Formats: sequence, structure tokens, C-alpha cells
Amino acid sequence: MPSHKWRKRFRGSGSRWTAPREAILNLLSRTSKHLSAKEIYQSLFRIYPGIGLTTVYRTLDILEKMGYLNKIPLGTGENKYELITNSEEKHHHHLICTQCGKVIDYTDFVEEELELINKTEQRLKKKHGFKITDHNFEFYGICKECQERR
Amino acid sequence: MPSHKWRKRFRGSGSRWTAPREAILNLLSRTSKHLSAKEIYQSLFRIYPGIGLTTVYRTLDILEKMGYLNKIPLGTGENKYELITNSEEKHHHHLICTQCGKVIDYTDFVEEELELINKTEQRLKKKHGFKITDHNFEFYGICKECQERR
DNA sequence: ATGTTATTGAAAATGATTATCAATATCAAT
DNA sequence: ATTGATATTGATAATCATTTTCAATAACAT
Repeated sequence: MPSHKWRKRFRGSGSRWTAPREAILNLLSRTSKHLSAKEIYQSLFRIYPGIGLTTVYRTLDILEKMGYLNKIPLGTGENKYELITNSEEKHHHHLICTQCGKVIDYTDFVEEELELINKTEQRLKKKHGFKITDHNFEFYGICKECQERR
Repeated sequence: MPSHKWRKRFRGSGSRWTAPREAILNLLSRTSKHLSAKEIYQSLFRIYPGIGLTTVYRTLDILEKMGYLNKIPLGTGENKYELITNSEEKHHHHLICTQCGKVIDYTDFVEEELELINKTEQRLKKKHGFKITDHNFEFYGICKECQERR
């Protein structure tokens, strides 16, 4: 995603295009990882000393309001952020063992699942007026080791 | 859910059954709403002045670790909590607005979804040796009101 | 009843995010 | 290119939910 695309988007929404914002967008565009505000700030600090954490938050806020950013609450009070790519899958399941707390990421989705997710999101959108930006599926159970350890 | 059931559960996990915990469980059992820790605290304060917010958090923590509580991160740093009922109705989606924290329960499952959930659980079981006992789907997005409020 | 130890509530600490504010930078209009 | 209105910046302080600490108390196995 070239910078001038983002510049246009910011200007289009009445916001200005600034050096800190460009740095933040460059970073977000280059990675596909979920980053916290602090991680973004620390990454940028090397190439852009003097940038403020506050500015990171403000830029993320604008991006979210424009609908280009996923905010992923962790439940610890911290959020992770990622640009919404106009393509599909960053979907993943969590398999959580209720005995030992182990968490397994499960990313092998089948076609069928992806389709259903899309359909469901469409339905939720229509019914509740929600603009869905992300989802989180968690399965709870007992892992292999804990089943044997009895 | 009668109190003595909870008493047994707490004692069974090495925890003690105390007056504050009974008050909290009574409240949670009586409601089906998603409550924040502070809301629980404020509700209890009337009938149990002197109860501490800290104790609410600690009790919620135990319940979550025992697997009887859903913790729903709002993205605002705040979490909402609800008891997991052991009946059918436990299957529902959460629609969470990452702007204002609103949570909507979505229970209108379509046949297709239920089927897929079963299939997926089978697959996860086979592949990872997990015995799945529950699941929790959450969708994040921006609600109607927040989309309009610009 | 007693002793061990988990629990309690108040207060302080933490950690992420947000508000404040004076200085600065952007950019539309000249 | 210069100007002027105003959005943005970064440092600092403030908020807000949740955790930690700790001495006093309560639960419960014996």
C-alpha cells in the first residue's frame, strides 16, 4: 500500500497527512503481525526518535474510525492492532485447555468454514447494523496430555 | 443454581466458601446480563455494604479458572462477565463494538452453523487430540450508532 | 475449641489509554 | 511563496480497570 493512497484517505476524511502518520502507516503496512500501541511506538522510535506514544494512539484511533484498522482486545486491558487487508484470512481459532491453560492456534481452515464466516458476518451486519472488523473463535476442552494424566 | 452447588464447587477446588462469594454467586445466578466488575460491586453494595471491589475481582478470577465464567473484553480496557450456564443456550455469539463497548448477544443460529461447529469440533479432536467441551465465538466491529456518530 | 492458612478489604501500585496545553506544522487561499 | 486558520504534535498529567500488598479476620480440618 503506497503512502499516497493513505495520504488521500486521511485528507479525504478531513485529517492532515503528517510525518508521524506516514511513519506509522509505513510500519503497519510492512507487517502482518498484531502489534500493541507500545510495540508500534518502540519500533518507530529507532527510525523516528521523538515520536510520541500519544500520537500513535491518535493515529490508530483515526484509522479505526475510518474502518481500516482492527482493534483486538486481549482481556488484559491491552489491545493489539492490525491493518485490515482487503483480502481474507488472518482468521484463526484458539484451542484452550481448561485443565492446564494451554492455548493452541489453529489456522487450518477449510473452505467451508471461511464461507460460513463471511456469510455470518454479512448476516450480523444486516441484522444489527454492525460493521464487523474481526472475530475470535475459541474452543474449550481438555488437551491430549491432560486427558491421559488422570 | 442453588448456593450449595457452588459451595461444593469452591470447596472441591480447594477454595473456601465465604459470605462475599455467596453474595456474588447469588447475584450472578439471578441475572443473565453481562456485568462489569464495578457493576457487580455496586449491585452488591446495597445488600452487602462493606464488600470490597477487590474481592469481586478475586471471585471472578476463581470462577474463570474453574471454567464457569465468560470474560468478555470490550476493547476499552474494561471486561464484562457472565456465568456459563450448562444448558443449551450457552451457544451464542457476542457482537462487540470496539468503540463504545456495547455487547449484543446473537443467538439466531442457522442450521448450517451448528453443523459446521460440530464438524469443526470433530476435526479439532482428531487433529489435536482435544476433547472439545465448549466454544465461544466473538465478533468485533463498530455498531450502528458509533458509525453514525462522526 | 484450636491452629493453620485462605480470604478479606483498604490502600497503594500498575499499566494501558486519554485529556490538557502550548508550540509547531499543514495546507487552502491568497 | 506567504499567510493565516486550525489540526497536529509530544510531554505531562489524569483516568480507569485491574493487581498487588499487607495486617486483620474468618473458614474449616483436626
